[in-house]
Amino acid sequence: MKQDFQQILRGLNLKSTPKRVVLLEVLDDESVYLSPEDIWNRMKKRFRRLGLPTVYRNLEELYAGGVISRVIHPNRQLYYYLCRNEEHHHHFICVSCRRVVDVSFCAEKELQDVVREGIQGKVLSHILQINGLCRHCLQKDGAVHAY
Amino acid sequence: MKQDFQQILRGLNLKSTPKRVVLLEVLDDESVYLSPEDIWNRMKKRFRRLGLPTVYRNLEELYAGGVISRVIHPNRQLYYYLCRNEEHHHHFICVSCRRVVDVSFCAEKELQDVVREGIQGKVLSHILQINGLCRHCLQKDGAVHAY
DNA sequence: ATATTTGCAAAAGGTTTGCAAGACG
DNA sequence: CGTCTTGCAAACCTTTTGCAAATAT
Repeated sequence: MKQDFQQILRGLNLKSTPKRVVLLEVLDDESVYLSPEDIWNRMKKRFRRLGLPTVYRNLEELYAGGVISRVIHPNRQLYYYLCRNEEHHHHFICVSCRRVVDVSFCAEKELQDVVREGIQGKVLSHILQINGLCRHCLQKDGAVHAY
Repeated sequence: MKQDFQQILRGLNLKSTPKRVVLLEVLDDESVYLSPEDIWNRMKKRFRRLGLPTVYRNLEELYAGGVISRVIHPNRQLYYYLCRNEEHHHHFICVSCRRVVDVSFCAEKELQDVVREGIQGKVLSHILQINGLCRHCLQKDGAVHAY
């Protein structure tokens, strides 16, 4: 496992430092999106000195390398998540517990058609995100902050 | 037209001030998403004194009232747009000129199915945004910054 | 040995807040 | 008139940057 992370890092031409490995371990331990500060707090339990900029820099590099994905919350914060799924997919996000579930459904073909025919433009990317309540949070009673 | 805006404002229990009306006029004049600062600059041509916080406060109120929509750009900035379309729809956004085109295609039913059957959760909302190049920008030659 | 990575402090940049003065109904 | 709105200045908060010291290969 730590082995895997080292290989991932080398594959991106990044040196395998303890901080980077632990960052990936922290993300691997969670199935919810984490903010950079969440990640920093979890990592600080394992390092006496750790700067928040280090977390940001590494998140950016891993994101650029396609190892992790991120979403922008309406509150303008970025949240990061470790991709376990190699294929193109989208996300269901529980607005209560922030749990993420990969969704393989994708309307890419239809979108291409709409844009080619109606707009006569070109699709570069698309965002599809489902916000809702997961099974677990549906069972707990109501109080969910508005989204 | 100005009449309309005054009615809209009253409908939201907001007083009809010149600043608010002009804010709506500015949005009505554009078919691209505008940043709060874009809006501020356009509005400043018509008022000697105008604070940026006023623009933010009014955008927030109009957004909360459902009169305008907004998107979060990958650069983390918020952009605002005047909804002319009452029905549920999504957006095609040209990443070069920021032009917005309403897209009526929606995979809502499929998403509901996926979530009900696979995740056993509940859909509260969904985001579908197509990023691409509009016909006009496709014709201009290449230099489009990466998205 | 050398290039990369990190910590720290400070800056940046967009957005929000507090409050007194002003405008709407 | 009382309440809502605005301007200004300052605060906020997340993210970025500069640079010297530390670390990986």
